[in-house]
Order: sequence, then C-alpha cells, then structure tokens
Amino acid sequence: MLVQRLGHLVRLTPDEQASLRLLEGQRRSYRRGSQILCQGEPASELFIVRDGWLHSSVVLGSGGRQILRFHFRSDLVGGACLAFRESPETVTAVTDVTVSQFSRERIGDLFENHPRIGALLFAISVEERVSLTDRLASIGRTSARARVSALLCELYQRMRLLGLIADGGMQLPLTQEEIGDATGLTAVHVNRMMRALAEDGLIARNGSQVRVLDETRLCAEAQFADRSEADGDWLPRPR
Amino acid sequence: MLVQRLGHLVRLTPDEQASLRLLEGQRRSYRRGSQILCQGEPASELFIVRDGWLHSSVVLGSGGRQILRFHFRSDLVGGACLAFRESPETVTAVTDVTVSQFSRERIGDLFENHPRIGALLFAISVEERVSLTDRLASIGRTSARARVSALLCELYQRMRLLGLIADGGMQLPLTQEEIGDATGLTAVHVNRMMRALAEDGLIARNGSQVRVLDETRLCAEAQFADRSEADGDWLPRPR
DNA sequence: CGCACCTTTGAATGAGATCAAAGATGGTGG
DNA sequence: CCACCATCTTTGATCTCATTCAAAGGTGCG
Repeated sequence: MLVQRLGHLVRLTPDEQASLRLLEGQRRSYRRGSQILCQGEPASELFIVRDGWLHSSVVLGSGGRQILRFHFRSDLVGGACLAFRESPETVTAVTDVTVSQFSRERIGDLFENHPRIGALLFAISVEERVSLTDRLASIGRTSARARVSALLCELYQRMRLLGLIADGGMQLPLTQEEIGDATGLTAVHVNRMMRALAEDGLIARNGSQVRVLDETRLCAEAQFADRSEADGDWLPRPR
Repeated sequence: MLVQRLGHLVRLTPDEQASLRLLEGQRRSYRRGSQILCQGEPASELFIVRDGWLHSSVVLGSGGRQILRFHFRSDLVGGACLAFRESPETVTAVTDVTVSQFSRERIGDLFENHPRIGALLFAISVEERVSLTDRLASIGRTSARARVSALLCELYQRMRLLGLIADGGMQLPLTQEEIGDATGLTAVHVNRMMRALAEDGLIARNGSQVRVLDETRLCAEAQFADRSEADGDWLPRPR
C-alpha cells in the first residue's frame, strides 16, 4: 500500500516495489483506544497503516493534549524514531486498526539500496510537514469555527483520495473531545461549532456520519489552502 | 556549515564532506525585510543560512500571518520545493542575511551518491517536524504566558547550540508583532506577557537583548519539552 | 532634527472556557 | 432480547483570558 502512495509521483521499478513490499510483512492489530507508541518511551519501530484510524498526539505536563495528525490507510507512522531515541509523541488507535510493523534499520536499507525511495520518503515527510504548518496557522490565527471547518476539509479531502467517501458522506469515528484536542478547542465549543455549521447548511450530521454539503463554502470559511500537486522532477534516477 | 550540522550524528567521510560543501557555492545576501521565497510562487531552489535570521510563515486570506519557524546559521530552508511546485510558505529575512543557494536537483544527486546523507537529511527533517509539533501543542493547549515562554526557551536553546549566547544574554532581533505571529497572539498581549516575565524575574530585557535569568523556571512555565539526543544507529553505511 | 516604527499602557469588548446538568447512544452482560 | 451503565452529545449560565481600540512614550535611522 506504501507502493501506491509512493507510486503517485513516479513509476516505481519492480525492484523498488518488491523492496517496499518487504516492509509490509509483520502485521499486527490493535483495539480502538490502545496506544501503539507512547511518548517518552524508547521506540525503534515504524508502522504502515493498513486499516483503521490512528492519531499521534503530544501530552503536556498540565494534562492538555494536542492531536497532531490523524493517520489513515497507507500512512507511515512513527518516523520520529529516526531522529529520537525516545518517542516524542503518543500514537493511539482511534478505531480498531491493522498495521504493518518494521524496524527502522529497514529504512536505512531502503536509503542505501534505493536512493529514489529515500528521496520519495523525504518528499512525503515534507508534505506532512506542510500539512502540519497549515494546521498551525489554522490554530494560531483563525476562529473556532474556521478551525473546525479546516479539520473537516482536511479529513474530507484525504479520505476522498483514499476512496473512502460515499456520496458526500464520510464516517468520522471521532468524539468531539478528540476534535477539540486536534483543533485546540474544548469539546463543548466544538459541539457548538458543529451545530452552527450544520444549521448554516455547510454540513449534515447523522451519528458519526458527516456529509459535506457545500465544500466550496466550507473551504472558504476554513481558509483552507488546497496545496498544488507534487512534482518529482528532482528525484534521482531509479537504481 | 551543513557539514557541522549533519556531522553531529555521525563522522562524515571526506567524500561526503566534499559533496556537502559543493552546495555552499552560490552565495547571496538579502536585506532585512526582503522576501527570499514567496507563498504561491514557483520555487525550485533551497537555501542554507550562513548568517542572520530568517523566518518562514504562512499568510491567511484574512490577512493573519503565522510564523512557522525561525531559521539560523546552518539551517536548511525551502525544502518544501521538494514536494510542491509552488511554495506553500513565505521566507523572509528578519535581519540582513547571507545564504547559500542551490537547486533542488543537487538534493537528488546527494540521495543518489551519498545515501547516508539522504538519510541524515531525512533525520533533520524529522527533528524540525517535532519542533513544529511542540509549537503546535504550545499554541493549541497553553496560555499566552506559556507560549511566549516556550518561544523564548526554543530560541535560547537553539542559539546556545550555535554558540550565540553571551553570558546568558541573547540578541532577539524580533518585534513584538513577530513574536505574536509566531505564538498566535497579538503584539499588545505579547508586550504584557514579556513585561510580566521580566517582573517575575524570569528574564531581563534591554532593548533587543534578552537575558534568561531562570531557565529552569522558564522551561517549566512553558511546559517546554527538552527533546532527547538524536541517534544514528539506523543509518546506512557511508559510501 | 524629524519621521517612521516600535513599545507601553489603559479601558472596553468579545470569543471561547468553565461549570453544571439533562438527553442520547451504544456496547455488554445477564 | 433487554436492561443497564459508561460514554458521548447537547444546552444553558457565567466567567476569564486575550483581543480590540486608542493614545501616549521611546528609539533609531536618514
């Protein structure tokens, strides 16, 4: 599945594809709510999401929690172990999940044997960094309503890329508290904002199902930046 | 200077060092206030800071600006062009600066010829990502006072690593508006927080000079996470 | 010296937090 | 299959931190 993700930018050679598939051997499942990685504990394994949702978060001394990113199918999780001995973040299963697990030395092998894959991994990491900076701008500089809208836009567009949207509706397995932790708001205020968005006809809710009724307006309110396509001209030749 | 930065984790081979130094040929200077990269415009060049401060920021439709990160000597700037045709962020000179400039194809070459350097670049990118997530948690989940403290802690520790601290004092060439744009606050409120920190004996100010009087307490108030040392065990062999 | 920009301070306002409690939902075990 | 309990959502009232607006000092540069 990482094959598809990286293959977005370039056509991978059979050899590259085979090496990537090697990463996806060891498969594990976790129950919703379980912690796959824990802030402050040693970590040297990475994960590729096969199925389900996870999120990574940082917990502050005061008890506050900031959710950094939600992870879906084909996302690479736990990359922090490539720069830190102890995990700087906690990774939690939002739903029941299945992941592929492998040790960070495999990443070193990839860089060595398939420089272009290394470069692609770098490009993906840059993409996620930009996604983080967009969130930062959203939380730092926009209203509660815009922040909730922005999160919905982000999730909606990412799920659409994965083909997880059925006629405008997406399954959001998140509590309002989790949405609050992702947007820097309280659960109570998230509730009010969601209700307001629904009343204004931007979205419709039905249990955990959310339909985006007016994506254009939602993106506008969110000040959501739709990032241009990636571009692999700079990549080294495949080996 | 990138040599020193990457050489932190491992001992670079002479060959690796030479290749890195090739990046630092083309040198350019910019006046304080000038924009080196501009959000939305095509970009395919990267920069290494030689001297001076820059920051990268995102500007929102409403006019709000979020400063994402300050860049010092030996920082690599503009990596976003490795994943996006158009720059997702603006890079501005905070002071007069000198940078080395090179095209993104050079990065491709590095990945190809020196896999370990590719991996090191990846590790650095992970480090900066974590720094961003710490900022995100700070802005999303802590008080104004803590946010300002956290920014001061971050800058203080980074400058110390670069040897830019003279007996507890650092030169902060930032306006309070810039500090506000970095912390998600208004300039007015930044002013009040700085004053409060000074009154409480955590810092002392004198023009643009800031001395940290009680680093322990400042870090505690900031809920500042001092990240553990990096670790290069997973890196591929040098070529 | 004078102008532009920055810092400082005060007062009024407002967005979002907090506190509290009443519905809704869904998973589990009897 | 149903009842119960935990968890989540919804709503109202109040409070607080940060913003906004305004104007008076500072600072440094041309």
